[in-house]
Amino acid sequence: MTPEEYVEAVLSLVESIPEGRVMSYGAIADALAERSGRNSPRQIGGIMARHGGGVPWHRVVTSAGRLPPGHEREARARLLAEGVPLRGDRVRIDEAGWAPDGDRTGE
DNA sequence: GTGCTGACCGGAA
DNA sequence: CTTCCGGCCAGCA
Repeated sequence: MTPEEYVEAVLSLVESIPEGRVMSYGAIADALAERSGRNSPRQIGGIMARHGGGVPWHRVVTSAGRLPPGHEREARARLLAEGVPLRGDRVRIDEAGWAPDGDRTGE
């Protein structure tokens, strides 16, 4: 799988995230790990930082529900508008967590 | 080749 | 709740 295809796969998956739900960088990396052959949460962050424009990047947060550094204000506003359960500046990923296969991740 | 850094993760203190 | 540490993969000096 070429880097471009990997980027496309990541963006595609991010676009497939339903409104009001969120996915962690690690979850995305893990979901594409089998298809891409590699697995690195850091790489997802790098891709989002470069090609994050054009996709609902605000639905992508850290596994702790933390918003992407430098974009916390943007993300928080958008998530709030979509009805994502927030606890302070953190997303209740246990409630809004989403996966391409099973709806709830922790189940 | 080596070494540092990064929109990360999980565990320990 | 916070901070530190080791591991992870890829890009760049």
